[in-house]
Amino acid sequence: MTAKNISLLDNFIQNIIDEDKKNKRYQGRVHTRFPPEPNGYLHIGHTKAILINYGIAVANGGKFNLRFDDTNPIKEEEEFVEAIKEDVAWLGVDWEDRLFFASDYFQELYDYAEELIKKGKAYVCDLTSEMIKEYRGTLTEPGTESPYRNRSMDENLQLFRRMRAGEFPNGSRVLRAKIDMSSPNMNMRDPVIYRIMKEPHHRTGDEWCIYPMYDYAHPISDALEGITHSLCSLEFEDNRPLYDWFLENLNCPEPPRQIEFARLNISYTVLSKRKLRELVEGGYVDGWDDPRMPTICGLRRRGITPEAIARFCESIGVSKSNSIVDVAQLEHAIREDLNRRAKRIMVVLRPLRVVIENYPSGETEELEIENNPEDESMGKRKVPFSREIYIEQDDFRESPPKKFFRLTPGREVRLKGAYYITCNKVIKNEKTGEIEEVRCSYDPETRGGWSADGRKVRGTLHWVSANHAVEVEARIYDRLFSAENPEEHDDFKLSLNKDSLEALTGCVAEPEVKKVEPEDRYQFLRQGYFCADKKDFTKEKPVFNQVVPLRDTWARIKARG
RNA sequence: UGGGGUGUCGCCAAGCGGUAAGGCAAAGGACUUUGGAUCCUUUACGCGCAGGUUCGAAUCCUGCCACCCCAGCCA
Repeated sequence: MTAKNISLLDNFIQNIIDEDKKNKRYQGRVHTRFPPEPNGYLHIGHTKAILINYGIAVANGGKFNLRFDDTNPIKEEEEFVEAIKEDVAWLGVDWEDRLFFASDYFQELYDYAEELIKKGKAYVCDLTSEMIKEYRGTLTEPGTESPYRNRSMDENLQLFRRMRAGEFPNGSRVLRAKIDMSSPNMNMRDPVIYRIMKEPHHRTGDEWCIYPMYDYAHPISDALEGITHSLCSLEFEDNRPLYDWFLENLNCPEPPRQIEFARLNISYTVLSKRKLRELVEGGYVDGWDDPRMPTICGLRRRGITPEAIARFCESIGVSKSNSIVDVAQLEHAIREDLNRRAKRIMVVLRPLRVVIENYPSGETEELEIENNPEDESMGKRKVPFSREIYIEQDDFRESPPKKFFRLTPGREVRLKGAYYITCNKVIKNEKTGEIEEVRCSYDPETRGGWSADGRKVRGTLHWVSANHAVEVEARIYDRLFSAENPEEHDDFKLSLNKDSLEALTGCVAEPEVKKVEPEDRYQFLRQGYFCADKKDFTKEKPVFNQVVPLRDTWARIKARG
């Protein structure tokens, strides 16, 4: 599963495309685009849009463009275009040589505006923004026409050229489409299409002092690139009549068709640029790529693969109903992916010392353990075993609850790939009563974790030889918010989960960990999937991020009591 | 009170007049050198509500109801 073979053949958009192909509309061509505004980082919501656009193009033998919607110089920065390109490429999406910018079309856009003026379809309006707002009317009352609405074509043209020449101050005049001030659709009440902004643009510098609005630039950019199906989110449904209006009035051969679908929401997180920015700027997280962030760079740093993201997007479908997808569905896609591809390694997160009393001290033997039981081709590795080992604190209970299958006094359990051991004694701190060490004996006949007499053991534990242990840090993440839908609260930050990060230092890993490189992913046996941190991991101080824990049936039994 | 949308299992989501797919979650069981994975099994007599058309309706008609979006010189 990669972005390239994502299966998006069964949704309402594909149905529309099938119909268009049957009718030979657009000569059977399919050409989509993803039009981000370079004013922030991409998140998993954008990923859905990217993959739908790209997936639809690929599935139909069509083309896909990446186009930056950079029509507002005061909000946009070059830094973001580079970051967005990197994120989109990382997803496995290939725009080939079709990287565009709305700003590439500033001249054409300007020329089309003159065309509109000449056709009497646009006029220069001198109303202030406050007045324009007043004249627009309300949802239930029609607007009133601007006193400048009926200027002559010549006057409009002169004025517009002077706007372009920089003769007027910011905000003093705008170019408006002449449509219908009494339309029930607010977008059709003579929308502004050009505004004066004496601001340098990240690509065109100070070449322009007037900039087109989205509603005007978008349909034309689509048409200029030969886009056939312009996919966008639901809130643009009311803009579609305007999208069509520009293209109808502008001599466009076969106008692209705008189709809207519901954007992605996921439980226990927020997916809006503004709110994510607030988290970063307020120091609630460690940056845009904090592993708890739903940003693409955050997901990447967390250790989620592009394939898992693609699988997830495929699984949620495409529709027009507003919905919140359960984060468990994302986690499922991640586990499904990593189970297949991640090597297993043993790491004890919260170590408890175990001394195997009948094992010769000073001796070490190497045991062979498979790297991934799901995939024999991933081979085996050697793991050292000796008299003193560490096991997980949770894997020992002095007085075990019901259905506890792990180590407990007098019980025999298996050490993964090693031996059966039986607990003989518990050593506690005299003052605190805390368990400090457990004394066991092993059965030399069970080497490899198997016994010839066929005797059964219920529990299998992961372990690390004390003398060979490598210290590592493991960062355990929980959901960023404790509310299922943080957005429905007055201040979404109030539902931030204070325990979303727990940094575990003093974890111990088997020596295999020395081979790990940043961004490598492993299953820490019996615990979860972990990814070597892209930024903080070093050979000297290995740092891992928990991608997602393994499903934990025992935890559920325990929780149920 | 205007306009545009959406309402099918706890969460997504097919369905396009012929008698409710699938995934996630949940529950039970099998198997297991990860209480992981895998494999079985269970979960909508009903499709927002109320009428109507039809031999037959989630699908067509009428009327309600709920929720989302729109009054930036943002996108």
